[in-house]
Amino acid sequence: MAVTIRDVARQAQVSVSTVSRALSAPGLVKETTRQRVLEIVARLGYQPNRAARSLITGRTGNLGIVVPDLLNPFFPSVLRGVQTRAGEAGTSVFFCDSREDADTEAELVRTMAAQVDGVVLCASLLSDETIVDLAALTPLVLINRIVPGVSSVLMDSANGMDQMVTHLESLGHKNYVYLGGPAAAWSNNRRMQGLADRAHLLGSFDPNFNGGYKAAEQALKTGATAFIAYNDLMALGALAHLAANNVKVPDEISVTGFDDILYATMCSPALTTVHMPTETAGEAAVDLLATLLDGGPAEHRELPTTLVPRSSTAPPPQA
Amino acid sequence: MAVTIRDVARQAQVSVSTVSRALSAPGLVKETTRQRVLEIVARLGYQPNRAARSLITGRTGNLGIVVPDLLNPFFPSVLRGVQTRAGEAGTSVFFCDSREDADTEAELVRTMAAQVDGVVLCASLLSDETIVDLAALTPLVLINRIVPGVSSVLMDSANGMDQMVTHLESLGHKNYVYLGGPAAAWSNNRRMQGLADRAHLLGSFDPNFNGGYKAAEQALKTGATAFIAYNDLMALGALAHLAANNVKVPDEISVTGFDDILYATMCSPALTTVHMPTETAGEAAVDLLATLLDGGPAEHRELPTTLVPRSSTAPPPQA
DNA sequence: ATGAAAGCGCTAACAA
DNA sequence: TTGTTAGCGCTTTCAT
Repeated sequence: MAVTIRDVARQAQVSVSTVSRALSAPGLVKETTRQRVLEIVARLGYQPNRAARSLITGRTGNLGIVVPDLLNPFFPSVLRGVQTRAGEAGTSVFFCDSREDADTEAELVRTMAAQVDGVVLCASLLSDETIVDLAALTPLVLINRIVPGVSSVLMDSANGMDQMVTHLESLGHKNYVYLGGPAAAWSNNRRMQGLADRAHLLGSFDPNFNGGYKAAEQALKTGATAFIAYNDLMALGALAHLAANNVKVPDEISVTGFDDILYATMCSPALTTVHMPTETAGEAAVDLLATLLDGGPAEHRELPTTLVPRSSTAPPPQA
Repeated sequence: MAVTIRDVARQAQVSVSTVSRALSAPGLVKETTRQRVLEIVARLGYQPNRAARSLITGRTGNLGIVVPDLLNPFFPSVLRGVQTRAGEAGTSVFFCDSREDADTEAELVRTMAAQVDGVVLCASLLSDETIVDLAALTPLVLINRIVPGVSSVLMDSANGMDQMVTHLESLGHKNYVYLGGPAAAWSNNRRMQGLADRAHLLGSFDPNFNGGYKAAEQALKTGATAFIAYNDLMALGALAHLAANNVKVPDEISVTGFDDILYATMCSPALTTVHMPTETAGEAAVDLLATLLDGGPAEHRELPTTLVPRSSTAPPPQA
C-alpha cells in the first residue's frame, strides 16, 4: 500500500492530526513542526488519499464537463480553458462527449454528478426544465445557454450575428440564407433571432461538415447570394459543396460561419466568421462553478464576440 | 446528506451487507431479497458513495488520459474511443493536455496516478526511463510509442511511411523532403526511419499549422518535388505557405500528411495522407488497461494504417 | 499547539 | 443466505 498519514506522523513524531493540519490548515501548527512534517512528507512522497479525504469533506476536488461533439474544435478549445483554470485550483477534470444527443447528455450529467463537485454543460440540447432539475442535483454552469436561475457563460452570438448581417449588407447583399443547426440548440435559435425575418431560414442540419454540405445543396435553390452557416464546420461543408459544383466563393456566393475555429483560416477561401473567446469561456465557467461551491449565487457572464472578415465574403455578383 | 446504504437497509429490512451484496455480488443473495432491495434503491434513488467504496477497494473506477494537444483533432478522436470503451465499463475518464511539454506531461501523469486506476499516455515526449518510472507508479498504456515492458497500442506509421514513399515514387518523385515533428516524438523518429536515407530530413518543427508553415519555407529551398509532413496539421500549414507563395499543389509540388484528420478532406487540394484508426486505438488502450488491472501482462497491439491518396499528390513537373 | 478519538459510507472477512 | 464487525485513510471536534 502507499504511504499514509500515519507513516508521516510516526516519522515526524507527531500525531496524525498535526500532520493533517500542517497540510491543510497551516495556521494551526507551530512553524517548526510544520517544517518538519513537510520535510517528511516530501521525503516519503506522501500524497493524501483523495477518497478518504472526500469521504469526510464531501468534496471530490473534481469537476466534469460535457460537450456535444469533441470533434468540433470549438469544444476542445473550451476544454483547454477549463483545464487551465481547474488545474490552477488543483481540480481534475472529467470530460464526456454526448454526441449531440439530449438523452445521453442528461444521463452523462447525472452520472458525473455522483463523483464531481460540479459540472459544466456546453451548448446543451436539453429543455429548460431538465436543466433546472440537473442544477438541483449538482452545481451547474452552462456555456452558451441561458436558463433562469442557473449560472452561465455566454459568448454573445446575437451580437455576432448583428455584426455579420451588417457586414454582408454593407457589401451589398440583400438576399441571404441561414443554414441552421440543431433545433434544440439554444445558440441556433439565438442566431436565428438575430436574423429576424431578414433571411431565408433553412434547417435543421447536423452542426458539422456533412450537415453543411447538405444544407448548401438546399441553399443553392433559394437564389441567395450569401450563406450564413450556424457554425464553421457547416460553413466548411458548404464550401466543399459549392466547390464540388463549381460555384465560385466569394465571387458568386459569399459564405460565413461562427466560432472561428482553427480551420476557418486554413480553408480556401479563408472563412469570414465570428470569433468566440472559447478558452476564456472555459475559464469563466470554472470561476462561476467555484462561486457556486462557495455557496455563492448563480451568476451570468457575457463574453463579446467579434466579426473576423476574411476571403469568403465579397459583394454579390452584378445582376 | 444524500441517501446512504443504511437508509436502504432499514427500508428493506435487511443488513447493510445484504444491500451491498445485492448491488455488487448479485449471486450471493436470494433473488426475492435482491428484488426488494433493488426496488428500494430505485425508490430512494440511492447511489453508492464512490469515495467510500474506493477507500476500501482501492479502485477508483476512473481512468486518465494525457494528450499533447487537444487542438489537434487527432487526439479528440482518440479520446472518443477511450470514452466509448470506458463508458461501457462504467469507468469515467479524466483528461489532460500537456501542451507538447515533456515536464508537464510527466507531472500530469503523476498527479493523475493518485486518483485513477490507470492512465493512457498518448504520443509521449518522455524518455524511456521516465516512462518506465511512471509505469511503476500506475498501470500505464502508451499510444504510438513503444517502451519495452510497457503496454502499448501502435498505429503503424513505419508501414504507413512505406506506402507513402511507394506512392510518391510510383508517381515519379525522386527528390522529396520530410518536414519533421518534435525530435522527442517517437512517431517522428519512426517515420524518419521509414524514410531511411531516401529523403532530405528537416526538423524539428512544432507539430501544428504554424510549424508546417515554417517548415515549408525551408523545404522550398531544397528543390524537392514532394513534401512529406510529420502530420496533417503541418501539411495544412505547408499548403498555406505554398499557396501564399503561388506555388501550385500538386502541379509543382506534392504535399502529404499523416493522421487523416477531418480537415485533410476539407482543405484544397484535399490532402493525400495516411489514415490512422484513432478511435479504435483509444478503445484498444482501454482494453489493455483493463488487462493490466486484472493483473494481466503488458501487451502490445498494432493497428494497421492505410494510405489515402487524394488531390495533393501528382507526378512531379517535367524538368 | 497538539493529541485522542470518533466516524464519513462502504466492503469484506467471519459468524451464524 | 444473511448479519455482525472491523476497518479503509482521513478530517475534525473535543480535550489537554
